[in-house]
Amino acid sequence: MITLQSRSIVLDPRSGADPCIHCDARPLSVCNAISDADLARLGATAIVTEVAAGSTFIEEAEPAHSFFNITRGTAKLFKLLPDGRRQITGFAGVGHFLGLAVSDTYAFSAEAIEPVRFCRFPRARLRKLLDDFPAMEKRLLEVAVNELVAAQEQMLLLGRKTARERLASFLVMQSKQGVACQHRPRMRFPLPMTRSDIADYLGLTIETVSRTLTKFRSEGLIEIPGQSEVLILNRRALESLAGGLA
Amino acid sequence: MITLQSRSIVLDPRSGADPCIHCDARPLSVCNAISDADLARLGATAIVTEVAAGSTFIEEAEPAHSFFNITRGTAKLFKLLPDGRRQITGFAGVGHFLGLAVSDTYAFSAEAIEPVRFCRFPRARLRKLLDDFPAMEKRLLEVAVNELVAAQEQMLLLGRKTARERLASFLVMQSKQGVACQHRPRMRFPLPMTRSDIADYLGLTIETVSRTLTKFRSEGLIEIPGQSEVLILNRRALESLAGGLA
DNA sequence: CGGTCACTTGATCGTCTTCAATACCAGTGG
DNA sequence: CCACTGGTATTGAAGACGATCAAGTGACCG
Repeated sequence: MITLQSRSIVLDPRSGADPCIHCDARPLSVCNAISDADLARLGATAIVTEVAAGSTFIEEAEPAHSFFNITRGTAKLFKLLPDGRRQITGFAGVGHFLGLAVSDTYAFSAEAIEPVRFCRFPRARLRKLLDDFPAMEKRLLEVAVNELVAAQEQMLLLGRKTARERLASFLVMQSKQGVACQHRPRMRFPLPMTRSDIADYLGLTIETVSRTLTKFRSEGLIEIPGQSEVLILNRRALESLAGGLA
Repeated sequence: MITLQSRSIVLDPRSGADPCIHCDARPLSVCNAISDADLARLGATAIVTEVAAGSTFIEEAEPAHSFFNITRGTAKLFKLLPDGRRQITGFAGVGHFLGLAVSDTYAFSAEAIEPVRFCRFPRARLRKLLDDFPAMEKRLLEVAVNELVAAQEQMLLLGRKTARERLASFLVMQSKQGVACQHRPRMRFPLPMTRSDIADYLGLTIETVSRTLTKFRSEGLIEIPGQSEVLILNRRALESLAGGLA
């Protein structure tokens, strides 16, 4: 059974058995803090939903009724100024947990950049779930701290790095995206976001992003087979640029 | 008894009764998650230390052996690039909890900008303490989420706001510093940090900070009685500037 | 006093932005 | 098959904001 709800599709969990036990995202997400035995309860709390690319499923300043756990696709998280200036604070991929809010409103908006599927947890019910599974709360703290560290790194980038350094940092970061720790970073990888998204993430303009990438190509640092794909040719150079050397 | 240890002074808890029960910082910190009865154990875990202004008591990339809870003074938290460029990621005042780290090393450095007193908790012992007091862990998650929200706001500032907007945001923020929620923000308040610190916090240079403050003064938005004191004359104008309007 | 340090102010410079034109690419329908 | 369209990316020229370089002021302190 499939239900249409505004522009999003809610997938009925009854269509399968416990939806969590075979979830692709579990090993990457907070849900792996819960044992197989207890997983059914988690599954009962989750509302699995799928939204199209371009759909905004979290709106800044709206009441924060739910938490989200992304199980497929990528979303961009951003804040806006009244005149439309936008800062993308991060990209949320598979396993990413969204919606941690202090006050009762979301601190940012989230928009799918590809088709996105997520588990939605009503706030109150997750609250109760966390009380019963302290391991999950511990995991959540870990996640929050991780994000905090990433945010500080991004502040360094936005406040003190040059355009070249920002792009280099971004490429190095993307090459490691979704790659398990022990694996080597990929040399060839997709960029699911547009130039405009990259610009708003790095605090630059589309033109500067485009020019800088072109420059990297002409310097033999990267290759750009398709507009949303990158091949790194000289990783060492990119990494030292990203780190602020030269 | 007072012990000298490198450039820091360790205050012996035995000098008083339980040091936590009368701690000025408690109502502002994570420690208020613990009941009076259990407070003694917290006190036994804490090592109260005092450091002078200018002393760096957390060094980025060093092994993260301890957590810190500031009970007096203010510290700046920052990251450096190899060539010395610096980004201050925040100022930590009374009640602020420091040292949450994912990996086993600190993600930033911390330097006292005034004499600072803090409680230091050895990592392993706090770990155990948290297992026994889940309320404190919950509180820690809250704190982390709060910081995350602040960090995202700062990314917006660093990535998309003009120098004027950054300074206005900074002044508005400082006017609310350490003021309880229901109280009105102060119109007159101190700036414990130097222009250089402000610059490194806002991603600007000292000169731009100085010029912009002078401009605000000439526009009748603020007054600067002493170099580390500010008086807000036109809060509305500052706030709308901070929000990106005009 | 001379010295240091933090801040202010002025003049010039450069990086990135802005404005504008062009190229590219996928999808659609004649 | 090809022209048309809308969105996205690239490239060029001019401009602005903030950085850099440099000099001057004021406070504090030995």
